Amino acid sequence: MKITYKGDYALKTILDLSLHFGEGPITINDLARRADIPIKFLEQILLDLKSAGFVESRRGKIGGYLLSRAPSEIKLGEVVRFIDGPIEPIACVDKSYKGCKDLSTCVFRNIWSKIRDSTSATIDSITFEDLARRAKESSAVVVYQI
Amino acid sequence: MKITYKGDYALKTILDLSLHFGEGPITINDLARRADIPIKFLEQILLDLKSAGFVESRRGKIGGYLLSRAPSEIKLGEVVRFIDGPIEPIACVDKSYKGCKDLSTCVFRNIWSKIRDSTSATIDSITFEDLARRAKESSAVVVYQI
DNA sequence: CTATACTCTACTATTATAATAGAGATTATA
DNA sequence: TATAATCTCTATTATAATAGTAGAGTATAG
Ligand code: FES
Ligand code: FES
Repeated sequence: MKITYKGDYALKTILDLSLHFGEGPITINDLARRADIPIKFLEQILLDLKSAGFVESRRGKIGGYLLSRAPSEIKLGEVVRFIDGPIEPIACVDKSYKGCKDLSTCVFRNIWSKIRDSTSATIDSITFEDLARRAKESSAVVVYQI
Repeated sequence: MKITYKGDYALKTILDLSLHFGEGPITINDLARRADIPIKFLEQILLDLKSAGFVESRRGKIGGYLLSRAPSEIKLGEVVRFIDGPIEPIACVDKSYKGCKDLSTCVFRNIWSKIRDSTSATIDSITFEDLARRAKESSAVVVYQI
C-alpha cells in the first residue's frame, strides 16, 4: 500500500467533514484552506469521493460538501482502497499478474498476503468517527500543552 | 510499501543464489533465464546488490555472482528496503515531510506507524535461509502433486 | 439578476518505473 | 597469447503514474 498525496488529501477532507457532521455543507474553499490542499486538485478529489458515495454536494450559494453517511459508517480502509487502490504490496497477490508464474511455488506470495491481511485488518477496524474523536482529544491535549 | 518489478527481481535472484549457496558463482544469464528477468535489467540490479554488499561477483570465464553472506544472515526486509525504499505507507511517517504540518495532531500518523511496524516485523523475521527451505519443500510437494 | 459555489474536461509538468543499448574491462583456458 | 565468456559502467528511451493547473459551464439562494 502506498498513500499518495491524493489519498492523504481525501482522508484529511473526510476527517474534516466528519468533525462537522450534521452542521451543513462546507465549501471546497474552506476544506482546501484548512487542510492546505490545492483547491483545483481538491475539486477533482471531491468529485471522485462523490461518485463513490462518500460525500454529497449542494450547489449554488450556501453550497458545499457533506458526508453521505455518518462518520461511524465510513471505514478508513474504504477510502484508502477507493483512492489509492488495493492494499497488497505487490500486484501478484491479486489475481492475474504476469509476474506470478509459479503461483503454487512462489515463496513470497504468502508473505505479501500476510502483510496485506494485517494492513487491511488495521485500516478496516477504524472508522472516521474514531478518527474524529481522536482528533478532538488530540487538539484538546495540545491546548493544555501550550 | 510497494514492491516494484525491480524489487521482485532482486528477491527472486537472491533466493536463487540462496538455493545454490556454496556451489560457486552463477552467471547473470542463468539467473535471468531461470527467473524470467530481462537480462540487461538484472545486470543493473546485481550491480546495486553488489554495492550494498549482498552479493559479490567473479569476472571472466567461470564468472558469475554469489552471496556475500550466508542466506541465514540476509533478512528479507534488508533487501526490500534497499531496493524499494522505506516500509512506511506514506512519507509523513518518516522525518521531514512537507505534508506533515501538524505532527502532534495528525490522527493518521499513528496508524501509518502501526502498519509500518507490523510490516517491518514480518519481513525482518524472515531470512533467505527460511525462504530457500520453503522453496525446496514447496517444489517437493509439487513433484508429488504431478 | 448575480454572486457564489459546484461540475466537467482537457491539458501540463515532473518523477518513477522498467527497461534497452553499447562500449569497456577482466579472466580462464586452449 | 589469443579469445571467448563474463562482469562493468554510463547513457538513453518509453511508458505510466502522480500532482497538479486551466477554463468554460451549470445550478441556486437571495
Ligand atoms: S511471483 Fe507473484 S507473489 Fe511471487
Ligand atoms: S500529515 Fe503526516 S502522517 Fe498525517
